[in-house]
Amino acid sequence: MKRGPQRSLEPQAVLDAALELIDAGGLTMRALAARVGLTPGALYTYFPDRAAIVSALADRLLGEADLRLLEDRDREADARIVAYSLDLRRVLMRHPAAVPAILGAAFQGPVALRVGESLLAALPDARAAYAVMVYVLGAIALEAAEAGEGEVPPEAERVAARRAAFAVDPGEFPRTHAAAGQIAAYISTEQFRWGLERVLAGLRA
Amino acid sequence: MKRGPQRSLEPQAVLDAALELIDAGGLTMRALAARVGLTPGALYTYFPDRAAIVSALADRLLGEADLRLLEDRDREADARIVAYSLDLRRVLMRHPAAVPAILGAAFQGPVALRVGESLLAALPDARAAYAVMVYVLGAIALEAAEAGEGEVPPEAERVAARRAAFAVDPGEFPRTHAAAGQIAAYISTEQFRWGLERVLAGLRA
DNA sequence: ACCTGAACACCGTTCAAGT
DNA sequence: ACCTGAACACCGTTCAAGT
Repeated sequence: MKRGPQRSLEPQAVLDAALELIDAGGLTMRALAARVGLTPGALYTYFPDRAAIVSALADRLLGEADLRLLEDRDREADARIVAYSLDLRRVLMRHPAAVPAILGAAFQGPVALRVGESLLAALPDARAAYAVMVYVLGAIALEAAEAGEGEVPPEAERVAARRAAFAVDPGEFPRTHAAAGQIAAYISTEQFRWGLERVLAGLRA
Repeated sequence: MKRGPQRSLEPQAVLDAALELIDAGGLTMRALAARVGLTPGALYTYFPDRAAIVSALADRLLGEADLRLLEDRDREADARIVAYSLDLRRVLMRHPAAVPAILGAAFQGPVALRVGESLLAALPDARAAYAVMVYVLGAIALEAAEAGEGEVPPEAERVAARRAAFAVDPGEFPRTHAAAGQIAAYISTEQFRWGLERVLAGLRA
């Protein structure tokens, strides 16, 4: 048996609290310490700095999407890519305030490598695989920016709110005005899937 | 003639200084005030808060890309979209540290509306136009995250650095290992253009 | 209206000292 | 090794008072 002082928490418990705080709109070292019952300085025995916490959080969220959807050998490659991307979007849109931090962390953790390897199995042209990553992460980033922090309302509600808020001068922006209904639906699952399928079709051609 | 007290600076001068600070890696109200020769509190007569400065900066940077490239009637629509997107990428990659803030500001300013209207003229299907926006902004966001802050080195140098830094276990990640050379080139202009052309092809099909 | 000086309520990080 | 208490060097924003 080991002796001596022990951590009062697992690093995972610190990350749990960090995710709750980032969702609520303010991840600070002081708030995080208070949440887990420590002094701010004590956090630095768990993680070297705040950026390391954000990186660990990014990898953990990425790991919550179901990778088996991408690896399922019984389905066609593009269908697997679409299914996994939809699941990743579902996971990340539960934590919109964390998305910018995740984009910044640049997906370099251990889980990200596994996802990349599986994506290359489904789409062996590395350039094409990157284009898919760009579309998927770009779409999620734009939606997350729109959602802001806190609880994300149901999709239908968000689209309706966009429709109501979207009013431009028909004289100056005729096409934008005419397309307002479609523009409100940009953040819908249907638009995400349609765009991804079109992107994949272009890359396979 | 108007009388009374006058602003000692134009709001544009404040934004100039703000852009320099964000490029250098730290836009703070205090640093900004010092740069323009004011007290921090005085900035609040120019902009209501820090977020308003970032939004104004986003719209201003968007305005630096040459919209005529998108509107030029003598060229084919897709060629115009590619030319404008390349110019936008060039402008934003001069200020990589500003890109996350710009994504967050969600492109809602007056210039963004004009760009959207012109994009719809070139690509009337609003869903397709949004998919193009997603690809272009997503690609720029991922490249900017990689570049970090400060001066961005020439592209060839950045690709070489990525190639040197990129080493994964060939046993665990065979496809990633085999594609390392291509993965290093993800941030190249050629990859950006190739991906955009494939995306456009898929959307037109 | 514009600006200063000063304050309020915060930050991330470090570090001597304790166990 | 883990943690506290206290400090250091910062933040964004507000506001009475001056011009």
